Amino acid sequence: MKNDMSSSGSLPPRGRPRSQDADIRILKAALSLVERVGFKALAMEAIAEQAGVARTTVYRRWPNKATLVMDAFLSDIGPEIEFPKGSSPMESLRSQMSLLARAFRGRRGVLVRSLLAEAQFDAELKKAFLERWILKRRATAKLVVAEAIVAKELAPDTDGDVLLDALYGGLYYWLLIGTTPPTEKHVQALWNLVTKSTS
Amino acid sequence: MKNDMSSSGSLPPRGRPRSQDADIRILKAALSLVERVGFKALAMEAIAEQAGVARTTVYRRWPNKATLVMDAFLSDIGPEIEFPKGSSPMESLRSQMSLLARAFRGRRGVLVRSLLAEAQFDAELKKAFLERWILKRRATAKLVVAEAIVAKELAPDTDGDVLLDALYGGLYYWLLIGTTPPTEKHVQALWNLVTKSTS
Amino acid sequence: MKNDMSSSGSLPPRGRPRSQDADIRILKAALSLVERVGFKALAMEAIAEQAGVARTTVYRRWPNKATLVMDAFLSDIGPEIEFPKGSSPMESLRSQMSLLARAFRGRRGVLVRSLLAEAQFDAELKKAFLERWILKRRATAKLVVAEAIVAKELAPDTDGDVLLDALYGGLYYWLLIGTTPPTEKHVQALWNLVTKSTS
Amino acid sequence: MKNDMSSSGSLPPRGRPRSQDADIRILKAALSLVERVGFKALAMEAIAEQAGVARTTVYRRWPNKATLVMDAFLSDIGPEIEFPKGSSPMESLRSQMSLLARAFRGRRGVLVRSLLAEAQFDAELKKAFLERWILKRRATAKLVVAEAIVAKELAPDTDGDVLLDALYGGLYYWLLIGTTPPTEKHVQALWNLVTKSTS
DNA sequence: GGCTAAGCGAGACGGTACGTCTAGTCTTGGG
DNA sequence: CCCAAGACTAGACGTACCGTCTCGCTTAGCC
Repeated sequence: MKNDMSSSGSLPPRGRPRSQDADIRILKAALSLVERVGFKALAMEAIAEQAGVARTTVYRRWPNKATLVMDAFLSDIGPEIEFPKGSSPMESLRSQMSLLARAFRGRRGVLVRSLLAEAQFDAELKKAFLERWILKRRATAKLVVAEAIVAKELAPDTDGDVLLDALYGGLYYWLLIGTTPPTEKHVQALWNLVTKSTS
Repeated sequence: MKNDMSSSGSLPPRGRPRSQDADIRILKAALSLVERVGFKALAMEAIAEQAGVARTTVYRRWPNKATLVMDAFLSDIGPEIEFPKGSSPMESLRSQMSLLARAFRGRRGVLVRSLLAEAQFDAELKKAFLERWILKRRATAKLVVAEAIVAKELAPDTDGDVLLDALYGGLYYWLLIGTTPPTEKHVQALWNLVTKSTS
Repeated sequence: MKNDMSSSGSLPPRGRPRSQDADIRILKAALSLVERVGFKALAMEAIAEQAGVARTTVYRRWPNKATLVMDAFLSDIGPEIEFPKGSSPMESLRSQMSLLARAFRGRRGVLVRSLLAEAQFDAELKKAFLERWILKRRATAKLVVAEAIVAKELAPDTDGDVLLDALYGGLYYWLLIGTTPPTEKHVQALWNLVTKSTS
Repeated sequence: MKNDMSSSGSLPPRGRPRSQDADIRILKAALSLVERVGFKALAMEAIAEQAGVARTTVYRRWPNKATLVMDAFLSDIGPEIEFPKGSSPMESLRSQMSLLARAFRGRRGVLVRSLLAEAQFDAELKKAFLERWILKRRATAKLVVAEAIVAKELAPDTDGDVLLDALYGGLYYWLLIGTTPPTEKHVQALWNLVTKSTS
């Protein structure tokens, strides 16, 4: 998460305002570089240079590489992984998983893997990753599960969290450990196995 | 995997033999340090020093930090996560998951997380992690699943890989993302959900 | 020398006038800081802060650290090093050297040393130091020397510049190189040696 | 003064020995750069680059810019400022002053000025400058003065230190403050003035 | 009272050098 | 051929100042 010195909701901004343009250019540079050279080889220097910005400007806004890439990732990934308004709750859930898997297959896969990996070494980043990425989606997912129960698509005693752990856990497991990205077929098989019982 | 320059099984060793003691001391040092300061802050220099060994001696045996820690990890984790000869195949599977979760709760959790994380940035390590850790266990697990099918504990069309992805995927997911290590209760809930259908 | 944008003596001042108070506060801050931390570690930022003034306000008035400290020094050192109206020209000269040495022993020593040192790296400062400090005093000194010649205290062919170089050169030499500040005794010995011949 | 870890006079050297060649290349680079760009603009980075050496190698041997340049200076200045075996002690002294003035007129002038200036901000450098440059020469100079007294060229009560302060002080004064380097004529005049009396 | 101009506090900005750190390699002497 | 020691190249790191700039606001003289 970006440095944001503004003490909540009050006093007018003082001093020269930060260039919004720089923000965008830095995020773009970070994104393109992390995709090209990977997270490890990504140097702050290189980001600054590509963004046409002084190194200090980057450090003024983000305390480290990880949070910068995190922001870049979130600013990049858009509504393509939203829960589609499907015919039924379960259908919506299933197709969101497919969308996520598709995103993982693309350049976003590298980003998620990098961030999740880096988060293992950085408590703050882990928190950010959890709250800003995982939990945000899970909140919606649990609503969908609740709807599914109401619609009798799921057994009334279904534990949403556990169900989602099995489904998404399997997906992330593949992302991190598999030799190939998760295909649509994988998602299908996983979905079938896990939901067979709960219907 | 350790460097082993000896061309397979032929000519007798020349020159001074490598100190076996050094190996042990290096692995121990690596282990204790990675637990103390974490993988990122772990410096080869520090390992060598704590092992009372020159840096070159470490590099002569392991090409880099990751494979060294990998070896240290594997040398440390013993039969405590073997599949127990239980009353039934499914029972054996279930209790192995519990053992694994327990290991994750201890200091081994940090190691697995570190290695899996680092593997995202290092193709060779990823391969090593997959082959020497994940697949080794999965091979056995799939045999157990096959036995379970024979014993009619599982439906005959059960796909072992998918089943194990759901089970272990859920577990690793928790390890990496959860704010607390996976408890026995989690394992139970996950097991129940996933196996309810397949019986 | 301070920035003074006002084109000589004409058009009335426009806009908000500069705070005179700020000037004083800045000079004071510079003085106290340079004595505390030395010239090298003296940051414009710190001066501004201690003066309770924005950094731009400092830069609006002085182009750089050196000239600011130069002004601070000159504003600080007062009539205590003026040529005393003594009983005779030579006596006046001698006692002024003593006064200067005494000033060098105090906090002014650090300032002169810093400025003279910095001047070696900065042509403009060197010029300023020469004109505003050295030559100002030397002009008077040469008049005194002339009087001394008239009074037959000095040989008629005495070269004032060379005489003063020997006297003040010896003093500055001590200031810069000596391990202790120049004592009254030093000044005496130097004076005696140099003037013995010229009488 | 260079870093020299060797504990006095014992144990054989361990580890890879430092490249003597690097020493030479670094000193040469420092010298040529300081003459080209001046002390202030002289960057360690640039020295390392020009010497074809890693930056760490420079820092391993010299703790900072000043001591490095000090060593470069001393390694550069050779016997050209030795006291010449002249016809008489006073003659020897006089001509050494001329030699020194000549050196000051050349590229060495910049170096001495830079070092003496920097020494005002750095106690260690000041000590080094004093001991390794000033005092070394003064020791010899005082011997010469003593000889001169024996030879009745100087009054028997002459204080060598004060005499040398007046002579060399005047010279350094010119070097630091003058707008032109000290000419032979200056040296002559100074010499005549100071020594007229003491004969 | 509104207009113009400059001062002012605050802080962003481009830039540059710093000195440190770690990785992984190389070069000694000695076993 | 191993080992300890430590020099070496390479390169990123995060920090510290510098001197400039860009805001919104204030303080003056002038029409």
